[in-house]
Amino acid sequence: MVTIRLHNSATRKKEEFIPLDPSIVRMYVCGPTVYDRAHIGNARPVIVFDVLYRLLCHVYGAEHVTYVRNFTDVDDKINAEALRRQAAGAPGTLEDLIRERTEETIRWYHEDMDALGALRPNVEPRATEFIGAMIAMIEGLIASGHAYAKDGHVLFRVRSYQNYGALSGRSVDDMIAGARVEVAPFKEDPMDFVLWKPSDDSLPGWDSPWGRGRPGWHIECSAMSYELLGESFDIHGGGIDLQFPHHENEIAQSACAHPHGKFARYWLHNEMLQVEGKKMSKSLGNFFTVRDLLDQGWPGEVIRFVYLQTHYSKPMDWTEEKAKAAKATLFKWWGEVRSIDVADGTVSAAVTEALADDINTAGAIAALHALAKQGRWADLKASAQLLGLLDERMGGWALPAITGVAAGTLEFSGEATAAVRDTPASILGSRLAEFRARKDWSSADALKAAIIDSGAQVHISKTDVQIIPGPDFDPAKLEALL
RNA sequence: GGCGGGUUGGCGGAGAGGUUACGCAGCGGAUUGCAAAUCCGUGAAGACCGGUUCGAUUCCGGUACCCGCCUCCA
Repeated sequence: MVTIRLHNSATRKKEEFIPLDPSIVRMYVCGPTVYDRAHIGNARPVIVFDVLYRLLCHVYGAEHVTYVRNFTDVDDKINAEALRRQAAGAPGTLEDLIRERTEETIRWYHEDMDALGALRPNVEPRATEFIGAMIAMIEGLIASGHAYAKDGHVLFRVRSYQNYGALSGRSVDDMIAGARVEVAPFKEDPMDFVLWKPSDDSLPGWDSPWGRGRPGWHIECSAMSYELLGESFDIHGGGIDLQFPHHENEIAQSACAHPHGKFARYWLHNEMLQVEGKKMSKSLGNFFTVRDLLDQGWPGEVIRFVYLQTHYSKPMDWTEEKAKAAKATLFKWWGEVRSIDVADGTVSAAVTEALADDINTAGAIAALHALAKQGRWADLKASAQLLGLLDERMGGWALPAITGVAAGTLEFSGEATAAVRDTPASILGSRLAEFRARKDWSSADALKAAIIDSGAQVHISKTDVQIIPGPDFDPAKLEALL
């Protein structure tokens, strides 16, 4: 069996991955707050942990892996959006509007992440479905002295958990010294964080022992991972920005609520994404959603490839230049593997080993290049699919450009069949061949340049002329030359 | 201010204490009327300053710069 090694944020070391129970490998990843379209930064953990999920399935068997990723559908940003819609005259109760908004956003999220080739997790729990579990956990924390109720709030007593700060390498005292936060009057200690907060009539709320209210942000992941994966599970993933305070608080809650459990054993954090070398932000005008990129014509597979070129532990820069290069590479590979049956190939050990070495996707891609260089197309296809690439379900973008020009072969010197003789490519190819035969070089060059301008490649050999669409082929431009 | 991460050739981007990463671009050659196609080959690196070592881009320390978190944020 392949040995998987993962960099564990909790120990700051690369460790051999040994599941608690190899018959059920369990992974939890923090999912989105569903208030708006996912931006391209949100896509990074999705893609990173999708590759890890695929690797785990490959190694342990898909039926032996449980991957949970939550939807946070209780949040003030969601409430704010619903209130905005209500104020704008949208019909229905606030609850209806919230439900509408979260349903819509989840649908978008699925569409967009599907387009990036991310497999759906086995379970996608919604926070609102686990309110009871959260309340039960909070009650337990109060009973054991790790939490206290005050003014309709329930707070976690950070000082009651000795290891607080271990994950993110902080000490409570240092944080207080450097804190820039105003301390709420209901807190015993400035670092205490909210488990439950009161809701007024204008906000969604649930009945609880502390009055009508709603959960704090961190408790949902502790409650849902416990309900779905148990008090000890294998991998917990998310963006590095969640390391503190979110994951730190999750650990504190879970460790105190289930003192016999280990909670998550391997913590993985992906680094952030930048755009053209700068932090993505609305004010810089470099803020994109995944949908924006898809609508701009970037195939999901190309976006995915760009992400996989950078190791998850390093900051990744989204640039158009990278996307262009990725598109060209994939297009080239598609041209070779399109008609190949993936069942004829085997996943290259070099690819598996790269992925098993802390999800080294860039290394895996290098191994794919090696397969391509050796012309091992079936192996390339099989190996690439472990990365979620060169899969027919994503490859549509590379196909229409070819089939849109000619349904069959694009070669036409010698004996073109009637079926291909009349395609734009064959007509133009024949014309070019004629110019060449006549040694009318200026006409030939002009035609060739025009064909190339349409995004096609012109292959001239001794025996024939071929016009082959390239990654940016525009059929309309080619047809305009007729 | 506190904590964490990064800095590799023209660009992107890995691994490994000592032997070619890889891709794109470039350059040279083959082929070609020509080449943007195809094939073959090839130069080029590791922020800066110290230390450890027979030997460091790879380990350790410091400096500079960049990024993130500490406040909703993947």
